[in-house]
Amino acid sequence: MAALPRSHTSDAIEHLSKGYEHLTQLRALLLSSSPAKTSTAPPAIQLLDKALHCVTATLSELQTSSSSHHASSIENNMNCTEPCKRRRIQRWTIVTSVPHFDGYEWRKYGEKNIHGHKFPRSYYKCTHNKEQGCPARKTIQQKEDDDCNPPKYEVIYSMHHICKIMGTNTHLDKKYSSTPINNISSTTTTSSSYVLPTSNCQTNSPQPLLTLVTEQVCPMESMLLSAEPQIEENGIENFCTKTSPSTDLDFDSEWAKWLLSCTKKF
DNA sequence: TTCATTTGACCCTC
DNA sequence: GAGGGTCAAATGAA
Repeated sequence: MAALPRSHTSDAIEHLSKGYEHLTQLRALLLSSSPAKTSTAPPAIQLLDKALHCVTATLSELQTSSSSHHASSIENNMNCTEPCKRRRIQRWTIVTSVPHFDGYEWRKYGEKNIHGHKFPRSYYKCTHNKEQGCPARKTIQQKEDDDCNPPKYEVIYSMHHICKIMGTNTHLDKKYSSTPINNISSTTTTSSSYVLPTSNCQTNSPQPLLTLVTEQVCPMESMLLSAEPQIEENGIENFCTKTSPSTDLDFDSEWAKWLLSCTKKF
């Protein structure tokens, strides 16, 4: 990847990270909304997974390159974190107020107090780690500069999911269905507590189903936002089958253009 | 009884 | 040697 000026790179990382956060939240919403009990993931989820893969690959690349050039200079909330130096595996970091709402199943396997941090760091691995050998992991660290509510969490993801959605949304039903879409609860560091996506540091006013706060409009997001009335009328499954891009090539091409425009802008 | 979480010990990297 | 990451037995909840 061509080198960008440092400040531009950090801006690009920050915007990509926001995009990643919105995509994961959209994925969770789609999963919890989909009534399908099929053996394969809905087309929209498959496309979102591809989009997430593109974004995380870019994020990882940008964070790695920026840290290698100026390891200690980038003090924004997307800098390459300590584990990145320890092991040369693909990692990317986002900061979010909803660290658990990313559409995947996680099992907590550890918690540690980290030197110099007020809050403990929690360690999670994919629930399908054993049966499907999925290597995906993440750590969640509550940030200390909490001058707003809800609190912010730094989430470090490592390795991509290779687990397959087995056509049941049981876990999401259990976890999210008990919480009304507009009911924003307090956030804790345990995986048993979830909050739904909302804009940062804003009031707890009701949010529409597909309200995703963003400054940079991506292809999939604009498509879904414009189609929200259709989704509510016809159901998410009909929307997915009717509006998915016709080919993988089309979708990858759109995402490549979007990512490129993000990078060029900075 | 099963499964997820907690927690302390151990291992690995720097 | 210090500190972060992982393992696995103990514990608790459903």
